[in-house]
Amino acid sequence: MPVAPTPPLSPPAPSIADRLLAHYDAHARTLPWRIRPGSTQQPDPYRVWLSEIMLQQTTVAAVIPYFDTFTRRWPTVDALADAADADVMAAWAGLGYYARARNLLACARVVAGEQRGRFPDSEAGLRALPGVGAYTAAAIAAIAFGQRAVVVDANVERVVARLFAIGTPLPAARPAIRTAADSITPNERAGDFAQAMMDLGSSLCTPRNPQCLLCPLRSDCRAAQSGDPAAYPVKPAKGEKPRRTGTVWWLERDDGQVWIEQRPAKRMLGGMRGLPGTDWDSRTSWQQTAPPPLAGPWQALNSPVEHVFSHFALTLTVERLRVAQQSDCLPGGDGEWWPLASLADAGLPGVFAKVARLALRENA
DNA sequence: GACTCGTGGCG
DNA sequence: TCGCCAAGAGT
Repeated sequence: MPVAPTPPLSPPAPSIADRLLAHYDAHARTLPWRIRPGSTQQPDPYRVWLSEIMLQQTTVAAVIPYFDTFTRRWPTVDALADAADADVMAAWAGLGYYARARNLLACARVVAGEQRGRFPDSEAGLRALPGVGAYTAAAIAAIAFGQRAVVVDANVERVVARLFAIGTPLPAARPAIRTAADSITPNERAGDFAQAMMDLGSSLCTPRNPQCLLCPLRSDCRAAQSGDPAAYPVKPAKGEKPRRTGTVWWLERDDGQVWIEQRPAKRMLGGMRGLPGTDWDSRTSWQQTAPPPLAGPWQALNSPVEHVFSHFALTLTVERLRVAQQSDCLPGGDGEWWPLASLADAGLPGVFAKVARLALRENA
């Protein structure tokens, strides 16, 4: 029986991952925590972990100086585990979402203690650490340990929703998005693939005005073909931000020190230093909730402080009182006198730093 | 699932 | 100017 000549095999068409990785090899950003794509060098799990925690809901530009400071001051997870809580919290000040800093320390101490300084190399092991959720566990497993993991953050969510034109509104679309992301995740170079997806989402496949003409996945993208890629993913309508009000007490001593309080460990700005004040609420006034730390002729500053948090807007009235160093009265509460000259070292969260700037400006 | 939890940049 | 948004996790 004559055998028909085998037709020459055409090479398989490049997959989505192939095209994306080729684009990444040519265009990857240089970042302090990133190993050059294709390098034989192994990433340091400590630096990958630290960067991923800092990058949660936080832009690359905001993270870079903090990452540099942390890694210079605490080069290893053991060094970080040995640090004093107050030092780490103060170093985190300004970066926001302070529960991350508390969990960062708790995680470092688990790894340094129970794991002898080694991070778990499995997604499940990582997921059990404080502050490490589904996204971060997958990202570390892929980037630091080269394991195949389905890494889905807001960038990937957007890219995948567009590639597959998933029209279900978030968050109901998440299972379908995850399945679709799984279907295009390669077995090799999973870490580079994850970072390539996130780079694509932050540079070309942006929430508004995506640059489809420059996108390596344009020919695969059903949203681009639909003509309105920015319509994906479909987001739920947002409610209005409530407004809250409160009072802050700027208690200044005539030798140039201000009364700073230590906030309780949980809840908003927990574990950070702050200025004394009332609760922030729309219903109550400070007369009912909390007295000032000292009785005296408190005087309101001319302008209030406005600050917008993730889930409410705040208007703070700043009341000022100057007392003599020798004053018999001591403020109540868990706090300390802090020199105005080195107030920047106190590590105040943004809202209190704003109050301090106003109080010092109106001092002049 | 729905809330809570910061901050800075950008269109 | 101002709402939207960012490499989410914990409760």
